[in-house]
Amino acid sequence: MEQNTLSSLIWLRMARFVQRSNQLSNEFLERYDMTVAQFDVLAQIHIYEPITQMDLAEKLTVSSGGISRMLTRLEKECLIVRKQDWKIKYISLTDKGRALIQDAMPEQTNFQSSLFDEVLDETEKKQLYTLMTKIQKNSLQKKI
Amino acid sequence: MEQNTLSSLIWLRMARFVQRSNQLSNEFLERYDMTVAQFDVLAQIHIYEPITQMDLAEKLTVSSGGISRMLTRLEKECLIVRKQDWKIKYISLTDKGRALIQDAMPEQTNFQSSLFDEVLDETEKKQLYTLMTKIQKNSLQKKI
DNA sequence: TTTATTCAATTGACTAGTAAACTGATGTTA
DNA sequence: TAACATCAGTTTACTAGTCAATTGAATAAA
Repeated sequence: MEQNTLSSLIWLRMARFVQRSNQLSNEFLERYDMTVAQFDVLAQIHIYEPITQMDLAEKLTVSSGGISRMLTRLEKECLIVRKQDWKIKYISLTDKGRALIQDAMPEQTNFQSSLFDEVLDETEKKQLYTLMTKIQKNSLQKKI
Repeated sequence: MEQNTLSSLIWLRMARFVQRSNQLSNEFLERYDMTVAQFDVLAQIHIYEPITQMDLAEKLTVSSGGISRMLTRLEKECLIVRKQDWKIKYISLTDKGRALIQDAMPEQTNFQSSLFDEVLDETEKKQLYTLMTKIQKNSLQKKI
């Protein structure tokens, strides 16, 4: 018992950090009347629009059911539109959605960055980015 | 726009990695008829029992409402007990809960570790642990 | 031309979290 | 002793995700 390998300690710290940073982001984004999940979706659409629901789900590491629900919410608030072409729906931002994300993006990016900038120097951040790239890529191709 | 600072790229990779690793853990833990959230709670109780709900919530970075629900579920499945003393409830594992977590722990820890062990060497893991410790500590004391 | 197949998207039933309002024992004060 | 304050825990109403079953448009086959 007490299998406190270095790896499992890293896992725990990372899981708690992400959870905590999502709580903080949600609190921060209240001023834009948005959650961090909604911000994340709008930001991806902003980069890749027009994009299919399937592709969006994959970029967000979310199921097709999950993306469907989320887009229904965002559509109801007139932040995005779904245009059906053949049997695929293409997602784009509305003017309102584009204005919102362009407004929120710099501040939210700043906030996210502060979580790292406050405690890491430039070299450490490069190190961390390299390490994260390796483990994230590995996790995407891993199967049970 | 396109504020792709190094820090915000790290944030994105970390968020996606944690999400993906939770999906994989849930799939893995199906064999024990458990979710990764339940595993996490049982593992913390195993280390700290007897522990109050408040303390448990803090260790798991979860709200008091969240821990209340989760413990109700685990109690219904006879994995934990709550003993009221004064106005505080102390949580402990039942024999069934202890058996389950002791059974699942080595395999789950192994699985978690493989996410890092497969792509990082010992030095890189030490680096990553040091960096994660810094940023997690910072996130816990950060306020909006 | 009708039937079957495919596959993106949706829906139903679930877990897991949040904030905010409420409950209920235990102390404190008038 | 009766009213009030405190504070852990619970509950309500919500967001956000999962899997599995279903829907529906387009294409292929009989």
